[in-house]
Amino acid sequence: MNRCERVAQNFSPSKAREAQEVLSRLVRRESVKGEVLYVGGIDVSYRGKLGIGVFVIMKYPTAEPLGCSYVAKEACVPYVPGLLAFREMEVAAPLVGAVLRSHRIDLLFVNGHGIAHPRRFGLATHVGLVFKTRTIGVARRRLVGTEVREGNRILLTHEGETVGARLGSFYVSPGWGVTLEEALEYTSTLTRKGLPEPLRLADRLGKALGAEAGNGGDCAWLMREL
DNA sequence: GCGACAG
DNA sequence: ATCTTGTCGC
Repeated sequence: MNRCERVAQNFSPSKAREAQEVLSRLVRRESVKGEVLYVGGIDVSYRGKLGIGVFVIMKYPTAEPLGCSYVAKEACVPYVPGLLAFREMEVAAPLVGAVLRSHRIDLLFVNGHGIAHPRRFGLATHVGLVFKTRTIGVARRRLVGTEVREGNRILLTHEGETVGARLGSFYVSPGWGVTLEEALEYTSTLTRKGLPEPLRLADRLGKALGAEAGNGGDCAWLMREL
């Protein structure tokens, strides 16, 4: 049995859920103040067992692309609904940590739910708490909750709590340090077509990089071609 | 037991 | 998410 198989064997969904319940009490729901000039977008795509994490940096609110870096490594933790963060963090955490240490990022868009999660601790919230950075969760599909129309918007309600909202073809939920209102404002401002720009670009770059098979590094060169 | 189920 | 051929529609 190789290292990756051992990691998979060791992964305990029940313990991971317990961890989420403990950590979710530490999440900052109130808004963190501070001007937003630089935003990031993080996305992980897969090619077989290889996970490709991409981090893009953009100017806010123009969505001008400023930088890109990526990592590629075997994804060992299996995907379990509600535990996506444990799978993606294995690939993306080192990348996010490295970029946040060397660049100013005021707000980070994450491909996955924030508090719109069974234990209010989706991927975006997990990333925000670990790195103490404002995050917004954006997901194409719903994990929990029911849609409730309220005026001109569609809210996502779960167990009596408003945990997010639908914006066009995707769902938005607060990750860490932002309110739902702020999340919707920042997200709609950066949305041109489909997903918000930081995630749309990270998504396309990940797929393009998948055909390259590099180990990681700077991808600004490729970014300039898309 | 059955259906739902981010990426 | 990814695998994966042909096929339906604008």
